[in-house]
This record gives sequence, C-alpha cells and structure tokens, in this order.
Amino acid sequence: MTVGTPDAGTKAGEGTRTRLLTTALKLFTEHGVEGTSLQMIADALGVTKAAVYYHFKAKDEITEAVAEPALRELEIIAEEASKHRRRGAQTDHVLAGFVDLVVRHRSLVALFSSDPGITRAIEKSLDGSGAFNKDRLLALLVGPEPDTAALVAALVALTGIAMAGGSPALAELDDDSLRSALLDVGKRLLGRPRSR
Amino acid sequence: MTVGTPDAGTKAGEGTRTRLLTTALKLFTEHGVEGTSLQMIADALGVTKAAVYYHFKAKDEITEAVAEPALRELEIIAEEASKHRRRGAQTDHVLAGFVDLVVRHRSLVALFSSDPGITRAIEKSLDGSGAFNKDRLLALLVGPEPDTAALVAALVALTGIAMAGGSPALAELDDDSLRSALLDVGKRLLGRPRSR
DNA sequence: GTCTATACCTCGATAGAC
DNA sequence: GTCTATCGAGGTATAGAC
Repeated sequence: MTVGTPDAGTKAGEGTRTRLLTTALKLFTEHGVEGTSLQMIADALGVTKAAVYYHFKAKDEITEAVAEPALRELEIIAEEASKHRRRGAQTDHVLAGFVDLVVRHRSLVALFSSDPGITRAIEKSLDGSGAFNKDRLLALLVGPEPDTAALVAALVALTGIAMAGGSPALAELDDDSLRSALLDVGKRLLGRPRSR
Repeated sequence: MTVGTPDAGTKAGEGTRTRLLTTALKLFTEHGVEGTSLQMIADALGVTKAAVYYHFKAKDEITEAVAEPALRELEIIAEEASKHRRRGAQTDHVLAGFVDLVVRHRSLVALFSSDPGITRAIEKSLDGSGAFNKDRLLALLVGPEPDTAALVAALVALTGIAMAGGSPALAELDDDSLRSALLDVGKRLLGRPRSR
C-alpha cells in the first residue's frame, strides 16, 4: 500500500474498473453471461474490447469479480453458522442468511443457479483459500451423513429458494414479503419450527 | 406422405437426423448447450458442420428438438390435470407427473432449468399451437389467484424439484427412491396429504 | 435428398503501437 | 491506459458434387 491508487469502493479513483463491473452485472442479468459479449460491455462503456482486456485478463475474471461479493457473504454465513453448537441453530443461521442474501441480490443469485457461465467461472477460480463449497452449506443444513429424505429436502430448499427468489414472477414483490415467504418455505422443508 | 421416406421413430430410415439428436443430447448434458459446438457434434458423427446444417437450420433448432419430447410430456400432464374438477386432484396430478418426468429425464431436466441456451430456444419456438407454459403448471398447482405464500411455495417446488432431481449429488440414487423423496417434498410444500 | 467446400461475421484473446 | 491489427474458433450461409 504505497501511494497513488485508492483501493476500494465506488470511488472515482478506480474509475473504469468499477464502472466496468457495474455495467457487466447489468448486462449479465439482462442477457446472461454467455449472451453478453465483451464488445457489448466495451460499447456500453464507450471504449474498445482491448481496453476491457487491460483491466481483466479474461471474461471469466469479469464473471468472477461480479460474483465475488455474494460468494464472500456466503462464506461468512457458513463460517458464523459453524460456530453454533447445536445443529438446529446452524440450520437456522444458514437458512436465514441464505434467504437474506437471495433477496438482496435477487437477479444475481438467479444467475448463479442458472447460468453455466457463472458456475464455471466460480469453479475455475476457487481462489487461494479453502474456497466456497455448496456442499459445505448442505452439510451445515442437514449434518454430515444425512438420510436421503433430508438431503433431497435440503437440495430442493437451496436451489428452489435461489431460483424462485430471482424469478420474474416475484419481481414485483417487496423484499420483506419475499424474505418471509422464502424463509417459511425453507423452514418447512428443513423441519424447523416456524415463527408464528 | 408420398413414398420413400419413413416418418418417425428410431428407424434407420431417418438415419442421421435421429443419430444427430441422440449425440447432441449426450454432448449437451456433458458440456452444456453453449459449451457444445456444431463442430463437436459433426465430429462425433463423422460428418462436416455443413452436413449438420442440412438437417437443422440453426443450433436453436437442435436444442429445441432435443427438448421437445419432454415438453410434450409436460403438456400432456397439464392437459390431463385440467380434467380433474377438484383443485387438490389437479395439484396431485401435476406434482406426480412432474416428479416422474424429472426422474426419468434427470439430466435433461437439469439442463432445462439451468441452461439459458435451452430456455432461450424454447421461448423462441413456441411452435404453432398454444405451446407450453410454466405459468400453466403453476396455475394448476395453486389455482388462478394464489396468495403470496402459496405462489412462492409452488415456485420453490417446481424449480427445486427440477434442479435437485438433476443434481450430481443425487446421481447415485435409484429412480424409485428419488421419485418418492421428491414427491414427498413436493407434497409438503404444496400442503397435500402424504401417503404414509 | 444428402452431403462437402468454402467463405462470412462475430467472439474471445494476444501483441504491439501510441 | 487505451487503441489497431490480427488470430483461431464458433455459428451461419450458399454453391455445388453425388
């Protein structure tokens, strides 16, 4: 951390890079990852393809950078959940965190579950560390060696919540209503007591 | 229907076209739709790209043709379900039919819910007739003007069952076990009485 | 009616000039 | 930090051999 370059956020310093990510996310959710060309991104920014390549070595890197914030949140949720001693508390923590994440990032999360472009980019770049793992969330939801019924229920819950949350059919629904509806569904699937 | 050409099925008459679809399906499930090039299909068949192009005007047509049988089944399920007078019976019929479809076509259905390539091709070619509609299935599951909770539950059920059914995590599970597990989850979400 | 040869344009990606 | 030029591969299209 010498001088010159500011480091984070929406600051004007980072300039193009940040604008690029915002633009890419918008285009991705509109046309899908594979349906978005570097040319489209470049045009939207008023630069050339090659200029985009200065900031990112490959398209996958853009995809990854777009997905990263949400993935980080997921990791944090998993980490915090694993601090709970009782499985029930772990389950509740993961479920609540996941639902909240889905609601806040609606379209992005739908992209996650539905776009091979994203999935591939994620798998490709399990960064340095232990990295995010869907199985880890599953394990926190249902324990290490779950019976078939529990495993299936948890899988349906995770994928269903993600995709339904991003579904255009629920786009009009406000965040609070969506959150409580998804939470309720999740609890029913995972056999957790419901609030009311 | 003059002479010469046989019309349907796996007959050797149709020859390449049928082989092509079989090959394409295999490649699609392996690499995804957008991850499968016409070249790969052509190579697998021992012909040129142009030969593939003779049988199908565009890649989308191949995608559509691969998806068609399952879509047809879905339409039939919806049609039969709408003959039931009580909503509960409709729900049960759609759920059982959908689960069965998912189990029998596992990987294909996963592709459906997960690959924009497929979704796009389907939307593009709502053939001649009334065509398939996801909303139609939803309406049969929860009725015309469902409350939010019911709508969300049904969405989670449909998408979750489809994706979980095609998930690699359950690939080892035999058809009967998978079917009954998915069915059970669906009934729980839709508030239908369970068998045992 | 079935296929090959060939060419076109766009895409992701690289190299090098300014 | 951005641009021009260029590459190989992918989808599309046509002309023509058999």
